[in-house]
Amino acid sequence: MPRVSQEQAKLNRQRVVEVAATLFRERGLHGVGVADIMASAGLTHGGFYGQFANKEALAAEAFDIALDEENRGDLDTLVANYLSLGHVRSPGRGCPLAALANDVAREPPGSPVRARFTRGVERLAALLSNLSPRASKERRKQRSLAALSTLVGAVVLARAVDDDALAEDLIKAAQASLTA
Amino acid sequence: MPRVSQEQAKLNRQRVVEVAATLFRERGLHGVGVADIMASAGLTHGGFYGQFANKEALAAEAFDIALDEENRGDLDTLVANYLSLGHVRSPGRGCPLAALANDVAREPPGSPVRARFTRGVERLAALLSNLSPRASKERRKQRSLAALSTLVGAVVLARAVDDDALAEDLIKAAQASLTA
DNA sequence: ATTATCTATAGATCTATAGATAATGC
DNA sequence: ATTATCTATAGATCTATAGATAATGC
Repeated sequence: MPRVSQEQAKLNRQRVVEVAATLFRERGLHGVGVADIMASAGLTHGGFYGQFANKEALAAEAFDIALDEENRGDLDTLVANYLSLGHVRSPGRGCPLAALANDVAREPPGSPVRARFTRGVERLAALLSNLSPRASKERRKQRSLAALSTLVGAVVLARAVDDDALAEDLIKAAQASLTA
Repeated sequence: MPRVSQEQAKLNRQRVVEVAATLFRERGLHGVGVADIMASAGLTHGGFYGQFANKEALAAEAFDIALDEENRGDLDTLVANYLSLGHVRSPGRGCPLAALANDVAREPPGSPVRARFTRGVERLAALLSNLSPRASKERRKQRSLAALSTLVGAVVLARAVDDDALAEDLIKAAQASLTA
């Protein structure tokens, strides 16, 4: 019922995107509804369509801000944070590639989130290419893609497993593999 | 309307599980409904609950048969098949770990599919431990878990990416990483 | 007057169940 | 008579839209 200022509306819109970025990563692109997201942002369902074209457009924006949260700090802390039990336990604040890879793979080709996902892979791979600073450009790209696969695979498996010790083993094994 | 023999009913039940194993891997645990699965098996919705307790029980059975299809042949062909564009393009016939990791991670702890997933990780890791036959037992387990993470990560990323060349680069990079 | 938000609802879709139907197998 | 399968439906839930409400900002 209350109408707020344009300034406040912009803040509300931003909060919707942030809440969505968390909920999508936690529950998947189809595991949370627009009404859920709006309620979590303290708004009601109907207001959504004044701010966003549809759920897909929100998902694309949410993916972007989740990705932007990721590349801060240097390479070593990135890898250390990625391969941590904190990251495994908090998908809502973690890497959207690890949280949503299966979901995005089921989206149709050309979908907005697929494009974002692709850029995310390229961006993270570029950051990881400094893991082998002395190799050729070609070789560095290859190494960085393999390293990214190991990072994502370890986190994705550790989250799905029903055994904390095995989850920790997966993380530690990936650490050892990348620092070898 | 037609009632079939017990023998035929058993075959029908098995077909439901096989169809489910494919559809779950393609569309995710919540991306396909019981009615869809039954229709794909040539049966109607209502008949489902005479054969299965509920959708969750079917998912657990489907996960098991998907996993059983996986360990046939030797280690090298397993890895070669895993890291192939055919595997990337056909999740419905591929590894259930790669196809359903995100979905399973969102299931509650103690859920039947989580237990199956955990056994699947252990089983595949055991197969992969022969990648480093000369290392200590401890080290072999560590290597095999890292190798499994690389396999799963590469396939999962290759499927989500919107760029065939990048998908192929991810697969090739993982191959190079594992045969180094 | 404009518009951010809310209420209410249409139209799909999903899991699960109850009861009917009709062929099997004692 | 038993039971595998089908029809029909209850009860949730989800995306999207239409129209009402009320505060902002010209």
